Formats: sequence, structure tokens, C-alpha cells
Amino acid sequence: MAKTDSSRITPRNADYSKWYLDVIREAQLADYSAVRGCMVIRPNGYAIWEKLQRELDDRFKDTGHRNAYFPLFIPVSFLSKEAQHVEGFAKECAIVTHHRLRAKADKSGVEVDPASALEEPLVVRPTSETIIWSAYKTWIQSYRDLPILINQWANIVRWEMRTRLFLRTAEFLWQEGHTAHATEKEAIEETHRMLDVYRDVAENVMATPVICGAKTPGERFAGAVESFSIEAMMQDRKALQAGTSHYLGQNFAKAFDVKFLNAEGKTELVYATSWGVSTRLIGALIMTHSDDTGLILPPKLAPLHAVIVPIYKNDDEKAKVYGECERVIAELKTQDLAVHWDNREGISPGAKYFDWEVRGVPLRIEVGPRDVDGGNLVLVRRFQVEGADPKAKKEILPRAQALARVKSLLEEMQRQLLERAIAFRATHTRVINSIEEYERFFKEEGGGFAWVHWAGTHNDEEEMAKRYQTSIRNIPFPGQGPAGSDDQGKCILTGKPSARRVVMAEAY
RNA sequence: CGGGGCAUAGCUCAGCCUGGCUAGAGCGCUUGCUUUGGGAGCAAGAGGUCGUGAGUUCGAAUCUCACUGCCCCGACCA
Repeated sequence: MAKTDSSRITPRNADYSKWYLDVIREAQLADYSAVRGCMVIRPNGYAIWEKLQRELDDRFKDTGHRNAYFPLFIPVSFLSKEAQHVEGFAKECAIVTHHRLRAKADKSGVEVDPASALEEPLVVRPTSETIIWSAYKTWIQSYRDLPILINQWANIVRWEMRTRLFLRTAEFLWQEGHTAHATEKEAIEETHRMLDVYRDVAENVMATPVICGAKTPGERFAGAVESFSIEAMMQDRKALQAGTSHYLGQNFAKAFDVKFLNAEGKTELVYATSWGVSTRLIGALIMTHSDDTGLILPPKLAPLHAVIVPIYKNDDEKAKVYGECERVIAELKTQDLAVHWDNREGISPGAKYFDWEVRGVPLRIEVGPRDVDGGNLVLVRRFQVEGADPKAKKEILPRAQALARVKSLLEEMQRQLLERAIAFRATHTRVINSIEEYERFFKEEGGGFAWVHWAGTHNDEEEMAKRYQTSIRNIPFPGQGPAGSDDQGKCILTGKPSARRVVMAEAY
């Protein structure tokens, strides 16, 4: 009966970051690798990424974008063309300086061949604006060449000092959209359009509610005129930036001299955007929905919708039960569901239940002799909503009804996860009007999202970060906050008049 | 880069202080039998350059020194 060491998950309220790592390990989503700060994404984790990619990619295509691929290596000189951009990334770049190894003199291995130094070092891309704009320069001559709407799926490297699986690793997978437009208006529209695509995927696919808004100048992307983000609340009440969309103005067009002739025959600089989400979204998923038993996945992103666990005592029962399992699988597959039949032998049904629960499979179907005899199936959902009858987690239904119920049950769970996350965020969201209340909220009451009026400077922001470990997550677009959050007021720190509230929180 | 800690089986760790027989435990893994409606039991078995190098010693996982790697805290984090 004792839980085995390897399956133990630290409860969230005991140690949240340990819980997070335990879930990743037990659900076999990722491993640390031999390379510092890098992770191995295991099949269970990669399958989630593939589903996310599909959802995002379909939407990118629907909004007129096409995929392309640009080099991993960027000449150092490219990075230095845009002043803000270099400054932002200089401190976290991996640099290729040589192109050859040679055997050591004592034959004990290999070493860098000093004679192979590159004339110009190459940076492993931390983002691709510069290499892409050097290509766009050759593609764009006329307004007829615009817009260019391109997305790239790629890996990038940012040499982070401190790493956490999925949330911040030295290498990660992402997509980066890079668009070029003839007018500022069109580019700004694109920036907002793509932020809304991210919001749609976050809420309707990931079941993770987000707040859309503008970043403050201090948090802006290096080289952007304006940055926008979607911000989600994790179960420890910290904010996680889940996606960003940037209006780059003409900054990169200037840096790479990308001009076009407009309809009036005049030369103009091109307007740009870039936008991205990464494997960090998997971290967001974990921290939004999962519980002390393990991973919980919204059905739309679950690589497996249902697992079938057979129960039997002897060969007769086994034959009977297996026959039924095969029929159930066949019928569920006609419904386009991803179903797995756990027919491993020598493992108790209970052990299998735990196994699949920790991996976050939304639905379990139990098939035992009693069920076959009675013409029933047992459906067990991965999670129960708060306040619901605990018995309702398990539904015993006549076979045909059960099979017809699967899809609607998955849809119900998808909806409930979003509702649950919205309710959690609402509980830990506060409209705050004084610094005293702010201090109480973060130092005594556990914190969350604080909607406060702000008119401070960048230095004031740093002061708030020092005092409370909080930062301005974004300046939300109107209509997303609790009652009264769109009213005018006074800055909680400086008392200066403020037209709009910002969201402050601790952040990842 | 500063402060602290750790390095022994796939994982978590004991053994080190006070040197001494064949280096251990739990979990995991393999095989067989018995089991199976919420993490099964028994039996047998595989698995180790004790991070690396040097030193002290009759003898080093254990003591000394150097090196390397990792973790935690801080700094850093478009």
C-alpha cells in the first residue's frame, strides 16, 4: 500500500516549485540533460507541444501567414545594428568562434583547433529579427511586395543564469512571427491580431485565462516601439507571461535599410511586427491545472483522451474483458478519440489508475467482469470540480450511453478547467487603492493580481520590485478587470493622477 | 561573479567524524510463481573506476591538497 518513492509528488502547499518539478518528472514530460540549463523534452511532453503547435499553426495560416526557416547562426555584426536590440541580448548569447576540433597531442581526446577561428564570430540566435530583416531587405522593393507575413518554428538559445524546466531554459522551442508592412496602421493591427490569436489559444485550447495588455517601457522587447503580452495566473498566484506581440515600428527597417516605393513613387521605411510563444506554455499548463496527484491536461491538448483499464481474476474473465475492451476501443476510434488500452500484465488495476492519473489522461474507462455482465462501462474523470459530489467522479452507464457520453464529458471537463481557472484568478485578484493595502495584500494575504493606479517612473517600478518583489505585468486593455478597474484615479505610490490601472504581481 | 553545500548502484541516501574482512539500504530493474474493482506478495538475480588527479599510510569511500561538475542563496533575467 505504501507509495513508492519514485511516484511521490510533493503537495503544492508544502513546496510549490518542488511540486512543479515532481509533476514534470512523474508525468515524464521532460528531463534535465547533460548540458547545463537545457532539457530533454520526452515524448509525453513533446506530444503536448505538437498539439499546441497544431492549434497555433492553424490559426497563423487562417490569418494569412506562411512558414519559413532562417539560419540558426547570426553574424555578430547583425545583432549590433539595432542599438536597443544588442543591449537587450548581449548578456545572454552563445557564440560560435571556431569551426574545427583536433586531436589532443596526448591523444586523450579533442580540443578546439586554434587555427580554425572564424573571421566573424556567429551568435546562436536568441531571436531572429536581424537575420530575417537582412533577408527581407532583398525581398522588398515595392509596396506590392508587402505585407510579408512569415512565421518560423525554431529553437533558440538564451544563456540564462538560472533555469527551470519549460519556464526558462538555455535552449527552447518556439515560434516567431515576423511581418513587414507598408503602413504603421497595418502593422499595429497585425500586432493586436496576433496577440488575440494567443489569447484565443490560451483560453479556448489551454483553458488558461489571460490578461491582454501593453508592457511598460522597462519591460519592452529590445528594439520594439511597443510590446504587448498575455499574462496568466499560476496556482501559486504568480503571473506568467505566456506570449508577446511586438510593434517594432521602423526600427529594424532603419537598422537593415529596408525601404520600398509606395504607390506615389516615394521611398519609405517598412513597418514591422514580431510575436512569439514558446514551450513555456507547457509550464503554464502544468501550473494552471495540475493537482497533487499529478498532471491535469485540458482535453483539447491531451495526447490521449482516454485510457481503458481491464480488470480480471482468471483467464475466463480475461478473455471476456479483453473482447469487450477491443470493441470499446474500435467504437471510440470511430469518434476520432485518442484511446489507449493498458493491457500490461502483472500490474494491478490500482497501479494503472495512478499511472495514468499522474500523466493527466482526462478519462479512464474501467472494464471488469461485473461491467461486461451488466452491459455497463465505468467512466472516471481525472478531476472533480470543487463542491461537486465526489461520487460523481465515477459514472457507471449502460454501454451505449457511456460511449455516447465520452465526447460530451471531455467537452465538459475542458469548460470546467477554464471556469475553475477563472474563479481562482478572481479570488486572488484585488482592486487596490493604497500602498498600505498593497503591502498587506502581498506580504500578509498571499498576493495575486493587484489592479492599481500607476503613474510612477521606471525608478519607481524598481522601488516597488525591491520592496514587494512585484512588477507591472502589463497595462491591461479596458474591460478585462473587476468592477471599477477602468476608472480614473491616483497612483498608489506617487499620488499623481492616473487614467488607467495596471496589473501588478509577482512573476516568473 | 560573490556566499554556502554536495559528489557512493538507474533514483534517494547510509557508511566518512574515530582508515582495516567481500562497500550497504529503500525504491526501481530482470526472471519465476502466486495475485489483480485504488500504488500486491514471495523467491532468485543483475547492477559500483565510491566525481578526477596527486599525496599521507602496511592499508583510503573514509585523512590532506588541487581540479572538475552539480545544487541552493544573492546578483542577472528582451
